[in-house]
Amino acid sequence: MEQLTFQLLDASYEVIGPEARVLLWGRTKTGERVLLFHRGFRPYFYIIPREGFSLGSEEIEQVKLLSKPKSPIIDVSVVDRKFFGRPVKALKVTTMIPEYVRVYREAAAKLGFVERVLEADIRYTMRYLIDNNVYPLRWYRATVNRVEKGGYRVDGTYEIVGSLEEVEEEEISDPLSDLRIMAFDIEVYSKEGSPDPLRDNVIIIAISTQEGSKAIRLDVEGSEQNLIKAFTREILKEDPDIIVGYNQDRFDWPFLKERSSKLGVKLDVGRRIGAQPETSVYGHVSIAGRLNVDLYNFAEEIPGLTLKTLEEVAEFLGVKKKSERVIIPWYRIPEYWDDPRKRETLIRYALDDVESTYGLSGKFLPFGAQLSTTTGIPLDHVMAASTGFRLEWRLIREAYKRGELVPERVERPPASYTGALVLKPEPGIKENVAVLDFASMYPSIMVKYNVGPDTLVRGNEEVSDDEVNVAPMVGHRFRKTPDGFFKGVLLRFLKWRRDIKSRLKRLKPGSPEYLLLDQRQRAIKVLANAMYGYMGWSGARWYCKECAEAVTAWGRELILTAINHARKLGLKVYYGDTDSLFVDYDKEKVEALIKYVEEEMGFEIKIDKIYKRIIFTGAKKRYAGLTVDGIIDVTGLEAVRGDWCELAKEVQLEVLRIVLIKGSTREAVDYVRRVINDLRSGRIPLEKLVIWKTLTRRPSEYKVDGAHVKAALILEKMGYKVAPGMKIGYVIVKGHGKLSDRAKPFILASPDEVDIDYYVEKQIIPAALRVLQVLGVSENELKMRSRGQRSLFDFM
DNA sequence: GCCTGGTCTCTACCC
DNA sequence: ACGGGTAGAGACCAGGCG
Repeated sequence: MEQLTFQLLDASYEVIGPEARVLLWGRTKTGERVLLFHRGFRPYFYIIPREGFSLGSEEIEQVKLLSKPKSPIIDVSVVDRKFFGRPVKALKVTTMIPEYVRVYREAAAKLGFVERVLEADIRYTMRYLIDNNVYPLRWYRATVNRVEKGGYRVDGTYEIVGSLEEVEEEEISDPLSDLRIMAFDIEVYSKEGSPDPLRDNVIIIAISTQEGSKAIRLDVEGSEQNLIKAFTREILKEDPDIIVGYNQDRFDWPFLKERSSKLGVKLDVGRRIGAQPETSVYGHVSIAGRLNVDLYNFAEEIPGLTLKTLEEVAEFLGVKKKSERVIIPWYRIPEYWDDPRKRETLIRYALDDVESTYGLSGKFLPFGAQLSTTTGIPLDHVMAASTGFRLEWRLIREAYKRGELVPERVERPPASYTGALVLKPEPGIKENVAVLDFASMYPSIMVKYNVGPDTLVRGNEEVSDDEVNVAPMVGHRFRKTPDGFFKGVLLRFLKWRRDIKSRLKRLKPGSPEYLLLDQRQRAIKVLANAMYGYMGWSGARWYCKECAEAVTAWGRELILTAINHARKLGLKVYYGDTDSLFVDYDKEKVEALIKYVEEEMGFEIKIDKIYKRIIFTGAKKRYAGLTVDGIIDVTGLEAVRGDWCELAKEVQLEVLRIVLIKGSTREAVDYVRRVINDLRSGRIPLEKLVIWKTLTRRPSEYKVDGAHVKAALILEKMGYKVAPGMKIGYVIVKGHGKLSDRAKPFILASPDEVDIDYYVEKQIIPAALRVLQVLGVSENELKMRSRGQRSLFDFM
């Protein structure tokens, strides 16, 4: 027996003979990669009896009778738990093999005394992690015996024979330090249409590690079999803990898998010998003993960046400048490969891509690691999981700690309810405007009024008025005591975050420890802020429409009360959305308003921003302001939308700059006229005219075919695969008929066929006018030529 | 058959 | 595969007109 200290990287399980054993993949402080087997943890689930049935020996016998020899029911016992806050007696049914939980769940549900079956849908590995309070990427000390088990690519295999305890964080340590990370990216030769693994070759596999990057090439390796074997060798040699890529779950791995099986080579890259990458139902690819992380999942969450290509994201995050690298559009890869003079450029492109990917891992993994250690979901899955599931796994852990049973996942139709309040602003320019924000409005409401599925008074239950908080407008009631599950969880999140923030105060901003803790408090904030939306999500285990509805009702009441008080103070309110108020920046009155909200209403509110000048278009959610720091903030307007061409967005931003900084309408009008003139004279590159729109379904599934759908259909006909989620770039070309029939994928279009009139009338002018009409400028004024551009025709 | 206005569909945004 | 509120463009369609 010995003590082994290790960091948990991933967990999985195997069934050996009659039982399952958990596999904990880890690494030690001295850099060994280890595998710990833990036997004896048994899968189980709960049975809740119908009303009027007590749980006695008869019921237990009925359950025991379901037992099958392959995985017998080894225990049925009566336990005390809570369900939606109420004490319940439940039967805990334990078996041997995880797959049998499903078998017994179905059989048990048919028994007469059974009301419902719970927690049968929590997978075995997660069950183990939850019950043992074990989190990925944290450090543990286990009592183990060294065992000799072949078949795994690790430095040591152990059997856990005693305790397994978390090693408390003495100093703040980076969970990613000394982990080996490898990025990879493949290039495929596809002359016509999208790459097809049955037809097309992999020509380059680029890899990148801390040591640098290299390209494995088909021309050097001689055959594709050798290429893939060389790649496999590289992985086994570097032995990465984390493999990162950009969209590799949907492209690189599936392609390599199919290609390998066609070529008869093994893609044996995991830490279990013979294990190939496996695609799960959600499309995530798992590799035994390694964390395969698709960074595209994280890139998708970046706001303010519409085109999420690797190049754009790397540029945006300062990982690699577009100007300092090679960019080859995917449809020109064959051309670069075939031309011996261009081939090295293609190699450089592949290396630039894989280096960008490696660089992105530095940007995304630290936050991902914190999400993993806070939610308990392994890193590879947490990156791919939606916000709702990230929160839900944390809630499941919280429920376990409180003896609360986890509600089953049931399919319900979505049900909508009234949300937030948005004021309609008057069009016009205002000076010195302060934006006040309620701090964490929805979580605060939930805490203050004890909102949650277990505190909600359902139906016509008799509860006296002073025992409940009653939501305005909708009338839903919530017990004031005791603290509900959601309030408890929120308070825990808030305290957790407060503690981190006070630790942060003692650290040097910018130091590794600071950045680490900052990521952790961000991860917790994400969870806290997701609680409201989670309650309104019909797929949630703890779904509670009334709760969500009550929260928004209280929110509307809050902002209305604040507006009324502002007006009472003589403070002009220009605009407001959900939890924000745009008011005249009269220091004393603003301070009085803040004091009122905090002291009389009991909510925190703060000045978020001050605009020197702000322009409201008259529409909700569409305005732009110049902050006191000289920054132009654009909200909702075309300039920040991804579905307008670059030129239109650029024009609008420049118009805003001229109007807000220089205050000159005249100059802005002249500027727009000049751009229109440039466009008509062919001085604008085609790329600035491309319109990008996301395909949200397969082209055939649309009721109404928009331009991007028609463009996608053209691509499809040419053999390109188009799939939901893809952005389609198109331009409008000259011709007759519906606009959508004049959409052409930009990769097929040439500058001379572009319909300039469309861009003038439907892109540049509307974008510019959105701002300028506020200042009284008409469409015709924009269409007139500016001074110095008039020709004889203007006078005729 | 063509024009017009109202409605529906679609996308992307805000908070 | 977390919520509702919103703007705006273009497709679609019914009804009026001649």
